[in-house]
Amino acid sequence: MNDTVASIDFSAPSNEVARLLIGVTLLVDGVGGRIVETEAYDREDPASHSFSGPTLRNISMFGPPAHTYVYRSYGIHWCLNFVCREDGHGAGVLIRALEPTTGIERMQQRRGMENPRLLCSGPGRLCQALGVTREHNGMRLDAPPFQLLPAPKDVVVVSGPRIGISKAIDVPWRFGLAGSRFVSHPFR
DNA sequence: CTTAGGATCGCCT
DNA sequence: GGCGATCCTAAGC
Repeated sequence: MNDTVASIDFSAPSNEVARLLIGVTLLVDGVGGRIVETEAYDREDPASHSFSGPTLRNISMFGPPAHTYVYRSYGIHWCLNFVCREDGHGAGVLIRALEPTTGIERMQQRRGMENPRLLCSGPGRLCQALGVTREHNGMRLDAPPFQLLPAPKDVVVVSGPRIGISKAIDVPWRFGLAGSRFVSHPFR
């Protein structure tokens, strides 16, 4: 398959892909919004699930780029990643927050709340809002139910340390849309 | 605004 | 048995 989806080359390093994904619109079965927050993870990265090699859980990270890696977090939530680099490398980008734009009623139903600011502001929240589960693991991003629409040209991206990890906490591989109020935590 | 605890499961030592 | 790439609620400042 082509590694380029929504004008993004997923064979690039994860920190580049993570930055380029800001502003891209992500839809799952026609429901979603603009990506406003991402985090990059790589094989040579103590904070990454791929750091210690392939397991049953992370095997999708070692598959082809421009596919998904979906994992269960804290036994409760689902989290969505986009695989990048070459097939077998073990790099990915965690999708951390969306600005809801499409199918807001559906997302409100799934989340059991109204406030648009809280629908997709966090990796677990956005998977619940978009209905992403284990069944979406390993799927390609250039075919249904996934849909990626290119970002506008004028996006301004900010970066900082990643959230909720205990290793490599000083690596600035969290990226956000400048000024967005839909990020999961403010950037300083 | 910040902090703390509980829910709950798969992988690790 | 321990510990997360989390979230929610409650309580304190």
